Amino acid sequence: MKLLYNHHSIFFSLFTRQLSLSSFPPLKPNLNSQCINGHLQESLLQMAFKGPEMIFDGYNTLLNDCVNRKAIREGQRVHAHMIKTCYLPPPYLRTRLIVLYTKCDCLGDARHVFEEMPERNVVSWTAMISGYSQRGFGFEALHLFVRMLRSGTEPNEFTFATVLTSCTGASGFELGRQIHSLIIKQNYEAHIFVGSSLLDMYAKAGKILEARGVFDGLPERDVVSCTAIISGYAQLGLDEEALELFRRLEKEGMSSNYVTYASVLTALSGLAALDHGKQVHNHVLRCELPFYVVLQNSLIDMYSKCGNLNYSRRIFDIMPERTVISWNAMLVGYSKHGMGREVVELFKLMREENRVKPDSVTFLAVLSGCSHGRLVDKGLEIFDEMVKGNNGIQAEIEHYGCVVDLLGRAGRVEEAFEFIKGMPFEPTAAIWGSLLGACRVHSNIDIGTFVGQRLVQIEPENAGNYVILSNLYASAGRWEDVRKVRELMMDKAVMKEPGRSWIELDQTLHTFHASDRSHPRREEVFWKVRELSIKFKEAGYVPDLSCVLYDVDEEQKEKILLAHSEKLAMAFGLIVASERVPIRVIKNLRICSDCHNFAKLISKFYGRDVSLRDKNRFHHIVGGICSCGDYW
DNA sequence: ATAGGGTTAG
Repeated sequence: MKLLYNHHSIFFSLFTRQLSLSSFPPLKPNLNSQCINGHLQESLLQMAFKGPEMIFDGYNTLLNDCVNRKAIREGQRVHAHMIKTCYLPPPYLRTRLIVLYTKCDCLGDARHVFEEMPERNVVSWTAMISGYSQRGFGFEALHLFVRMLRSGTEPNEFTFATVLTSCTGASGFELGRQIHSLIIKQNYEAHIFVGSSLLDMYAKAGKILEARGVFDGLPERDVVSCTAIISGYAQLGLDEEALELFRRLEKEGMSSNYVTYASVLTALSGLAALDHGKQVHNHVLRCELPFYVVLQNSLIDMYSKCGNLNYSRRIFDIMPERTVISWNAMLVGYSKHGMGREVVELFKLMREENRVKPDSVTFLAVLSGCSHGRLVDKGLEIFDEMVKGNNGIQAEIEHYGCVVDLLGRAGRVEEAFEFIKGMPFEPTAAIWGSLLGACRVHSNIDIGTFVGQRLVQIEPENAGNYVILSNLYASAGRWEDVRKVRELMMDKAVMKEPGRSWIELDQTLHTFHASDRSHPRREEVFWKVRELSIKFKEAGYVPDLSCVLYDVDEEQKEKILLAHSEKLAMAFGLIVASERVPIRVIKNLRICSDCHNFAKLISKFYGRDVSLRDKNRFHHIVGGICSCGDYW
C-alpha cells in the first residue's frame, strides 16, 4: 500500500488517514492567481497542513480563476505544480484542467489530461465532449460520446444538450435521431436545455416539422428555445413562418434578446421588408442594449438586402468593434449592388487596418464583386494571389467558380472554358451553368452547345439548361436538335421553385406568382401590364420570347411573358406606390431579360426609380439606365 | 465541476 504513494504526497496521505472532513471548519482558502508568482508553493503548503481537502480546494480556486481569465500560462503552472505535489488529483480537478485547456484552445492538452484520468465520470466525459463541439470538432465529439456509452457511463442532461450541437450533416443527423430515442428513454425530452438543442438539431437538418414538434412539446419555454425555433425557420428561408411565430410568441409573453432580434432580422432580410426592418432597428435602439457585434452585423445585412446600402455603411462605420462577418456582410452588400470599385476599396481598407483576417467568404465576396463590377483584371489579380497562397486561404471550388463567372461575363468565354479544364476540381453543375449563361449572353454557340449537352446530363432536372441549349440550337438553325432537346426537357425536367415576386407597401408585403389569380386587385394589375406593353411597343419594345420556358406558339409565349410575377409586382407598385419612393420589387429567382427591359422602360416612361432584387443581385434603375450596366 | 439559440457566403 505504501508503495502507491510518491514522496511528494506522503504528508498528504497521512492527513487523509487521520482526519475526516468534518474535523475542518469550512475555511475558504484565500488564494488568487497572484499566488502563482512565487508564493504558490508556500500558500499551498500552508493549506496542506490544514488538511488535504484544503489543498484541493486551493488548486480548484486557482484553476477557476485561470479559466475565467483564460490565463493559460498560469494555468499550466498550476497544472505542473499539482502533478508534483499530489498523488492522484481527484477527478474534479482534472476536469477543471480539461475545461481550462479547451477554453484556451489547447484541445490536445485537454485530451491528454482526459486520457490520463484513472477514472472518468459523467462530468469529465461531458467536459471533453463539450470542448470538442465548441471548438468545431463535431466528429471527435460524437466519437467520444459513443465511447462514453460503451464505457457504461450514463449521459445526463448536460451531455445530451452538448452532444446534440455536433449532430450536423447527414451522418450526424442519423446519430442525432438515435440520441433522441435515448433521450426519450431516459426522460430528458422535456428538459429545456436538451429540448432546445434537440429542436435546433432537427431544424438545422431541415426537418422543421420535427423541430416544431419538440418545441410544442416543451412544458416551459425560454428565450433560447423560442429563438432556436424562430431561427430554425429563418435559416431554412421560411421567412414568413419565422416572423409569424415571432409575433405569436411575443404576444404570448416571450422575452426577446439580441439573438432573437438577429434571427428576426435574417427573416426580414430574406423578404427585404425594409419597413419592418426599420421597426426592429428602432426597437433595438430604444432597448439601449449593449453593443453586440452579431446584432449589428445582421442590421448591416438587413439594410443591404433591402437595397439601402448607405444605412449599412453608416452602421459599419460607427461600430466600435468588427468581426470578419461585419466586413463580409458589407463587402457582399457592395458586390450584390454591382459596386466593384467600392468592394475593392473596402477590401483594401480591411487589409490596411489589419485587425481582422479575411477568410474564404471574404474572397468570395471580393471576387464576385469584381465579376459584377466588370473589374476583370483586378479579380484575376486577387485570385492569383490566393492561389499563390500568400493569404493563408485555400482557393476552393467556389472561388474558381467566381473566376469562371468573371471571365464569362466579360465575354472571354474561350478563356473561361480553358480555365475550367485546368481546374484542380471536377467542375460542378454550378460552374458549367455559369459558363452556359455566358455562352448565351455572348452567343458562343460552339462552346455553348458542348456545355449545354454536358449540363443536361449531369443536371437533368434543371429546366433552364434545356431552354438555353435549345435557344442556342435555334440560333444556329439546327431545328432537329431543338426538337430533341425540347422532348428531353418534357421528359426529365422538373419544375423547380415557382417564380414569385413581392413588393412592400405601407408595411404590407404584396406577393405575386406568375399568372397570379390570388391578389385582390389582380384585374387592375393585369390591365396595367397590358397597357404598359402596348405603350412600350409603340416606342420600339420587342418582347424577348427566348425567356419563355414552354414550347408554345409565339402569341402564347408573349402572354406568358406578360404574366411574369415581377411584371405584376412592378405594375402594382406603379398603381399604388407614392411617386416619391422607388418601386422596390424582390424576386425569388433570377429575373429574365425581358422583365429587365420592361423595368427600364417603366423607369424611363414614368420617371420612376425601380429597384429590383433577384436571387443574385440588385438592379437599381434610374432614368431607364440600370446600375448593372446590362452586365449580369 | 459538465449544458441549449445568433450574424456573412453556398
